[in-house]
Amino acid sequence: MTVRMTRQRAAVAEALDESPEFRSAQQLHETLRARGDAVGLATVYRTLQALVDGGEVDVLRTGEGESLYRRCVTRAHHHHLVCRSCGRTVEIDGPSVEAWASAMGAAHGFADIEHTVELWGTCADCRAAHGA
Amino acid sequence: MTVRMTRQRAAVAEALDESPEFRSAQQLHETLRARGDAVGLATVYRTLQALVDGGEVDVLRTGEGESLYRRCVTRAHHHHLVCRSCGRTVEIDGPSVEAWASAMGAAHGFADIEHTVELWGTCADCRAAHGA
DNA sequence: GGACTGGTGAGAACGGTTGTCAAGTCGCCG
DNA sequence: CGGCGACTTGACAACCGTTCTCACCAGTCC
Ligand SMILES: [Mn+2]
Ligand SMILES: [Mn+2]
Ligand SMILES: [Zn+2]
Ligand SMILES: [Zn+2]
Repeated sequence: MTVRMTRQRAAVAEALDESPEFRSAQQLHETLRARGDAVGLATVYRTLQALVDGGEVDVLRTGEGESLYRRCVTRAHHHHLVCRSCGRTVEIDGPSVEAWASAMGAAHGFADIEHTVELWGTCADCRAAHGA
Repeated sequence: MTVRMTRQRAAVAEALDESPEFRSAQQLHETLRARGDAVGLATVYRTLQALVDGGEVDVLRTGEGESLYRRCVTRAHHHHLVCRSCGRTVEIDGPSVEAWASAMGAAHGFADIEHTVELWGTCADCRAAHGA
Protein backbone atom coordinates (compact mmCIF):
# COMPACT_ATOMS: atom_id res chain seq x y z
CA MET A 1 0.00 0.00 0.00
CA THR A 2 2.99 2.27 0.36
CA VAL A 3 3.51 4.88 -2.32
CA ARG A 4 6.94 4.66 -3.88
CA MET A 5 8.98 7.44 -5.34
CA THR A 6 10.15 6.57 -8.80
CA ARG A 7 12.10 8.28 -11.53
CA GLN A 8 8.93 8.40 -13.63
CA ARG A 9 6.78 10.08 -11.02
CA ALA A 10 9.45 12.63 -10.31
CA ALA A 11 9.78 13.36 -14.02
CA VAL A 12 6.06 13.96 -14.52
CA ALA A 13 5.88 16.17 -11.45
CA GLU A 14 8.85 18.16 -12.67
CA ALA A 15 7.40 18.64 -16.14
CA LEU A 16 4.24 19.98 -14.54
CA ASP A 17 6.19 22.34 -12.31
CA GLU A 18 8.03 23.75 -15.28
CA SER A 19 4.99 24.86 -17.19
CA PRO A 20 2.52 27.41 -15.88
CA GLU A 21 0.13 26.52 -18.71
CA PHE A 22 -2.44 23.78 -18.82
CA ARG A 23 -0.95 20.84 -20.72
CA SER A 24 -2.30 17.56 -21.98
CA ALA A 25 -1.00 14.15 -20.94
CA GLN A 26 0.33 13.62 -24.43
CA GLN A 27 2.14 16.95 -24.47
CA LEU A 28 3.79 16.11 -21.16
CA HIS A 29 4.69 12.66 -22.45
CA GLU A 30 6.28 14.19 -25.53
CA THR A 31 8.17 16.79 -23.48
CA LEU A 32 9.69 14.07 -21.34
CA ARG A 33 10.59 11.93 -24.33
CA ALA A 34 12.26 14.87 -26.11
CA ARG A 35 14.28 15.62 -23.00
CA GLY A 36 15.53 12.04 -22.87
CA ASP A 37 13.59 11.37 -19.70
CA ALA A 38 11.15 8.98 -21.32
CA VAL A 39 8.15 7.73 -19.37
CA GLY A 40 5.47 5.42 -20.67
CA LEU A 41 2.27 7.12 -21.71
CA ALA A 42 0.21 4.93 -19.41
CA THR A 43 2.43 5.97 -16.52
CA VAL A 44 1.97 9.64 -17.37
CA TYR A 45 -1.79 9.15 -17.23
CA ARG A 46 -1.60 7.17 -14.00
CA THR A 47 0.61 9.74 -12.33
CA LEU A 48 -1.56 12.64 -13.41
CA GLN A 49 -4.65 10.88 -12.14
CA ALA A 50 -3.00 10.31 -8.78
CA LEU A 51 -2.01 13.96 -8.54
CA VAL A 52 -5.54 15.03 -9.41
CA ASP A 53 -6.98 12.68 -6.80
CA GLY A 54 -4.59 14.13 -4.26
CA GLY A 55 -5.74 17.63 -5.11
CA GLU A 56 -2.27 18.63 -6.23
CA VAL A 57 -3.19 19.16 -9.85
CA ASP A 58 -6.20 20.69 -11.61
CA VAL A 59 -7.82 19.21 -14.69
CA LEU A 60 -10.07 20.76 -17.22
CA ARG A 61 -11.52 19.39 -20.41
CA THR A 62 -11.32 21.20 -23.68
CA GLY A 63 -14.33 21.44 -25.92
CA GLU A 64 -12.77 18.65 -27.96
CA GLY A 65 -12.74 16.30 -25.00
CA GLU A 66 -9.06 16.38 -24.17
CA SER A 67 -8.00 16.71 -20.53
CA LEU A 68 -5.51 19.41 -19.59
CA TYR A 69 -3.48 19.41 -16.39
CA ARG A 70 -1.86 22.12 -14.33
CA ARG A 71 -0.32 22.50 -10.91
CA CYS A 72 -2.21 25.44 -9.49
CA VAL A 73 -0.93 27.82 -6.86
CA THR A 74 -4.21 27.95 -5.00
CA ARG A 75 -5.23 24.74 -3.30
CA ALA A 76 -8.69 26.04 -2.54
CA HIS A 77 -11.59 25.86 -4.99
CA HIS A 78 -11.15 28.28 -7.86
CA HIS A 79 -11.70 28.69 -11.59
CA HIS A 80 -9.55 29.58 -14.58
CA LEU A 81 -9.16 32.19 -17.25
CA VAL A 82 -7.22 30.42 -19.98
CA CYS A 83 -5.66 31.77 -23.16
CA ARG A 84 -7.06 29.84 -26.09
CA SER A 85 -3.87 30.40 -28.00
CA CYS A 86 -0.96 29.80 -25.60
CA GLY A 87 -2.62 28.22 -22.58
CA ARG A 88 -1.54 30.98 -20.21
CA THR A 89 -3.73 30.72 -17.14
CA VAL A 90 -5.00 33.05 -14.45
CA GLU A 91 -6.51 31.50 -11.36
CA ILE A 92 -9.79 33.13 -10.49
CA ASP A 93 -11.66 33.28 -7.25
CA GLY A 94 -15.30 34.15 -7.70
CA PRO A 95 -17.32 34.34 -4.45
CA SER A 96 -20.21 35.97 -6.29
CA VAL A 97 -20.40 33.07 -8.71
CA GLU A 98 -20.32 30.53 -5.92
CA ALA A 99 -23.24 32.22 -4.23
CA TRP A 100 -25.11 32.52 -7.49
CA ALA A 101 -24.65 28.84 -8.27
CA SER A 102 -25.97 27.52 -4.99
CA ALA A 103 -28.83 30.02 -4.97
CA MET A 104 -29.87 28.89 -8.43
CA GLY A 105 -29.77 25.26 -7.41
CA ALA A 106 -31.81 25.84 -4.28
CA ALA A 107 -34.36 27.97 -6.11
CA HIS A 108 -35.20 25.02 -8.34
CA GLY A 109 -35.17 22.37 -5.66
CA PHE A 110 -31.88 20.80 -6.69
CA ALA A 111 -29.40 19.51 -4.11
CA ASP A 112 -25.71 18.65 -4.12
CA ILE A 113 -25.00 21.41 -6.58
CA GLU A 114 -21.74 21.32 -8.47
CA HIS A 115 -20.67 23.84 -11.04
CA THR A 116 -18.20 24.11 -13.86
CA VAL A 117 -17.09 27.62 -14.69
CA GLU A 118 -14.21 28.26 -17.05
CA LEU A 119 -13.28 31.39 -18.96
CA TRP A 120 -11.47 31.35 -22.29
CA GLY A 121 -9.92 34.31 -24.06
CA THR A 122 -6.89 35.63 -25.90
CA CYS A 123 -4.16 37.07 -23.72
CA ALA A 124 -2.52 40.43 -24.39
CA ASP A 125 0.76 38.88 -25.56
CA CYS A 126 -0.95 36.62 -28.06
CA ARG A 127 -2.94 39.52 -29.44
CA ALA A 128 0.25 41.53 -29.89
CA ALA A 129 1.98 38.62 -31.60
CA HIS A 130 -0.79 37.67 -33.99
CA GLY A 131 -1.95 41.16 -34.80
CA ALA A 132 -5.55 42.35 -34.49
CA MET B 1 -26.83 22.34 -52.15
CA THR B 2 -30.46 22.14 -51.15
CA VAL B 3 -31.34 20.74 -47.75
CA ARG B 4 -33.80 17.88 -48.06
CA MET B 5 -36.40 16.76 -45.59
CA THR B 6 -36.06 13.07 -44.96
CA ARG B 7 -37.74 10.53 -42.73
CA GLN B 8 -34.51 10.30 -40.74
CA ARG B 9 -34.15 13.99 -40.05
CA ALA B 10 -37.79 14.27 -39.05
CA ALA B 11 -37.41 11.31 -36.70
CA VAL B 12 -34.39 12.77 -34.91
CA ALA B 13 -36.07 16.16 -34.58
CA GLU B 14 -39.18 14.50 -33.18
CA ALA B 15 -37.24 12.44 -30.65
CA LEU B 16 -35.59 15.63 -29.45
CA ASP B 17 -38.91 17.42 -29.16
CA GLU B 18 -40.32 14.63 -27.06
CA SER B 19 -37.73 14.77 -24.35
CA PRO B 20 -37.14 17.81 -22.18
CA GLU B 21 -33.95 16.20 -20.87
CA PHE B 22 -30.48 16.36 -22.32
CA ARG B 23 -29.91 13.12 -24.21
CA SER B 24 -26.92 11.57 -25.92
CA ALA B 25 -26.76 10.68 -29.59
CA GLN B 26 -26.71 7.03 -28.66
CA GLN B 27 -29.75 7.33 -26.42
CA LEU B 28 -31.67 9.03 -29.21
CA HIS B 29 -30.52 6.38 -31.66
CA GLU B 30 -31.74 3.65 -29.32
CA THR B 31 -35.07 5.39 -28.73
CA LEU B 32 -35.72 5.53 -32.46
CA ARG B 33 -34.69 1.92 -32.98
CA ALA B 34 -36.97 0.73 -30.16
CA ARG B 35 -39.87 2.66 -31.63
CA GLY B 36 -39.34 0.97 -34.98
CA ASP B 37 -38.24 4.21 -36.58
CA ALA B 38 -34.63 3.14 -37.02
CA VAL B 39 -32.04 5.66 -38.17
CA GLY B 40 -28.36 4.98 -38.68
CA LEU B 41 -26.15 6.17 -35.86
CA ALA B 42 -24.01 8.21 -38.23
CA THR B 43 -27.13 9.97 -39.45
CA VAL B 44 -28.18 10.75 -35.89
CA TYR B 45 -24.81 12.38 -35.29
CA ARG B 46 -24.93 14.28 -38.56
CA THR B 47 -28.43 15.57 -37.93
CA LEU B 48 -27.64 16.65 -34.39
CA GLN B 49 -24.55 18.48 -35.59
CA ALA B 50 -26.60 20.32 -38.20
CA LEU B 51 -29.18 21.33 -35.61
CA VAL B 52 -26.43 22.55 -33.29
CA ASP B 53 -24.85 24.55 -36.10
CA GLY B 54 -28.22 26.09 -36.82
CA GLY B 55 -28.62 27.09 -33.20
CA GLU B 56 -31.70 24.94 -32.82
CA VAL B 57 -30.19 22.54 -30.32
CA ASP B 58 -27.85 22.97 -27.35
CA VAL B 59 -24.95 20.64 -26.60
CA LEU B 60 -23.05 20.08 -23.43
CA ARG B 61 -20.34 17.62 -22.58
CA THR B 62 -20.45 15.43 -19.52
CA GLY B 63 -17.40 14.99 -17.36
CA GLU B 64 -16.93 11.65 -19.10
CA GLY B 65 -16.66 13.27 -22.49
CA GLU B 66 -20.06 12.38 -23.87
CA SER B 67 -22.08 15.03 -25.72
CA LEU B 68 -25.67 15.62 -24.67
CA TYR B 69 -28.27 17.35 -26.82
CA ARG B 70 -31.44 19.24 -26.07
CA ARG B 71 -33.86 21.51 -27.86
CA CYS B 72 -33.99 24.52 -25.56
CA VAL B 73 -36.91 26.87 -25.22
CA THR B 74 -34.73 29.93 -25.06
CA ARG B 75 -32.89 30.76 -28.24
CA ALA B 76 -30.79 33.40 -26.52
CA HIS B 77 -27.59 32.66 -24.63
CA HIS B 78 -28.26 30.82 -21.38
CA HIS B 79 -26.93 28.12 -19.09
CA HIS B 80 -28.28 24.93 -17.56
CA LEU B 81 -29.01 23.35 -14.25
CA VAL B 82 -29.06 19.64 -14.99
CA CYS B 83 -30.07 16.70 -12.82
CA ARG B 84 -27.17 14.28 -12.64
CA SER B 85 -29.58 11.41 -12.23
CA CYS B 86 -32.43 11.91 -14.69
CA GLY B 87 -31.20 14.72 -16.93
CA ARG B 88 -34.05 17.06 -16.05
CA THR B 89 -32.96 20.53 -17.07
CA VAL B 90 -33.73 24.08 -16.06
CA GLU B 91 -32.63 26.85 -18.37
CA ILE B 92 -30.87 29.57 -16.49
CA ASP B 93 -30.29 33.17 -17.35
CA GLY B 94 -27.50 34.72 -15.35
CA PRO B 95 -26.86 38.39 -16.13
CA SER B 96 -24.65 38.71 -13.08
CA VAL B 97 -22.45 35.86 -14.28
CA GLU B 98 -22.18 37.36 -17.73
CA ALA B 99 -20.99 40.63 -16.27
CA TRP B 100 -18.61 38.87 -13.93
CA ALA B 101 -17.07 36.87 -16.77
CA SER B 102 -16.31 39.80 -19.02
CA ALA B 103 -15.08 41.91 -16.11
CA MET B 104 -12.66 39.14 -15.12
CA GLY B 105 -11.37 38.83 -18.64
CA ALA B 106 -10.85 42.55 -19.04
CA ALA B 107 -9.15 42.86 -15.66
CA HIS B 108 -6.45 40.46 -16.84
CA GLY B 109 -6.03 41.85 -20.33
CA PHE B 110 -7.78 38.99 -22.09
CA ALA B 111 -10.04 39.61 -25.09
CA ASP B 112 -12.73 37.63 -26.89
CA ILE B 113 -13.89 36.13 -23.63
CA GLU B 114 -16.04 33.03 -23.78
CA HIS B 115 -17.33 31.17 -20.77
CA THR B 116 -18.71 27.79 -19.93
CA VAL B 117 -21.01 27.68 -16.94
CA GLU B 118 -23.04 24.60 -16.13
CA LEU B 119 -24.70 23.55 -12.90
CA TRP B 120 -25.25 19.94 -11.89
CA GLY B 121 -27.36 18.68 -9.04
CA THR B 122 -29.99 16.17 -7.98
CA CYS B 123 -33.58 17.20 -8.58
CA ALA B 124 -36.30 16.92 -5.95
CA ASP B 125 -38.01 13.98 -7.65
CA CYS B 126 -34.82 11.95 -7.88
CA ARG B 127 -34.08 12.59 -4.23
CA ALA B 128 -37.53 11.39 -3.28
CA ALA B 129 -37.20 8.28 -5.43
CA HIS B 130 -33.75 7.21 -4.30
CA GLY B 131 -34.12 8.17 -0.66
CA ALA B 132 -31.72 10.49 1.22
C1' DG C 1 21.69 -9.94 -1.14
C1' DG C 2 16.80 -11.66 -1.25
C1' DA C 3 11.97 -11.50 -0.87
C1' DC C 4 7.96 -8.87 -1.09
C1' DT C 5 5.06 -5.88 -3.49
C1' DG C 6 4.03 -1.81 -5.85
C1' DG C 7 5.28 0.31 -10.39
C1' DT C 8 6.17 0.24 -15.28
C1' DG C 9 5.27 0.03 -20.31
C1' DA C 10 4.12 -2.00 -24.85
C1' DG C 11 0.32 -3.03 -26.85
C1' DA C 12 -4.55 -4.32 -26.85
C1' DA C 13 -9.02 -2.76 -25.72
C1' DC C 14 -12.49 0.80 -25.15
C1' DG C 15 -16.11 4.27 -26.07
C1' DG C 16 -17.69 8.12 -28.34
C1' DT C 17 -17.36 10.23 -32.58
C1' DT C 18 -16.18 10.97 -37.45
C1' DG C 19 -14.89 9.36 -42.14
C1' DT C 20 -15.74 6.29 -46.28
C1' DC C 21 -18.23 5.13 -50.17
C1' DA C 22 -21.54 2.29 -52.57
C1' DA C 23 -26.42 2.16 -52.56
C1' DG C 24 -30.77 4.71 -51.86
C1' DT C 25 -34.04 8.78 -52.38
C1' DC C 26 -35.86 13.48 -52.43
C1' DG C 27 -37.00 17.17 -55.59
C1' DC C 28 -37.30 18.87 -59.87
C1' DC C 29 -37.86 18.91 -64.84
C1' DG C 30 -39.62 17.34 -68.95
C1' DC D 1 -45.88 10.22 -64.20
C1' DG D 2 -40.68 8.51 -65.43
C1' DG D 3 -35.89 9.96 -65.21
C1' DC D 4 -31.96 12.27 -63.62
C1' DG D 5 -28.66 14.04 -60.48
C1' DA D 6 -27.33 15.94 -56.36
C1' DC D 7 -28.06 15.06 -51.69
C1' DT D 8 -28.51 11.55 -48.04
C1' DT D 9 -27.99 7.30 -45.85
C1' DG D 10 -25.83 3.45 -43.21
C1' DA D 11 -22.72 -0.46 -42.38
C1' DC D 12 -18.29 -0.52 -41.18
C1' DA D 13 -13.68 1.13 -40.71
C1' DA D 14 -10.85 4.54 -38.82
C1' DC D 15 -9.79 7.95 -35.13
C1' DC D 16 -8.27 9.57 -30.77
C1' DG D 17 -7.79 10.15 -26.10
C1' DT D 18 -7.84 7.25 -22.33
C1' DT D 19 -7.79 2.88 -19.69
C1' DC D 20 -6.74 -2.00 -19.12
C1' DT D 21 -3.69 -6.10 -19.14
C1' DC D 22 0.02 -8.60 -17.59
C1' DA D 23 4.75 -10.03 -17.78
C1' DC D 24 8.73 -7.83 -16.26
C1' DC D 25 11.09 -4.36 -13.29
C1' DA D 26 12.67 -2.07 -9.11
C1' DG D 27 11.93 0.52 -4.49
C1' DT D 28 11.85 -0.84 0.39
C1' DC D 29 12.71 -3.39 4.24
C1' DC D 30 15.26 -6.95 6.59
MN1 LIG E 1 -16.69 27.94 -8.15
MN1 LIG F 1 -23.36 33.02 -19.86
ZN1 LIG G 1 -1.82 33.69 -24.95
ZN1 LIG H 1 -33.67 14.05 -11.53
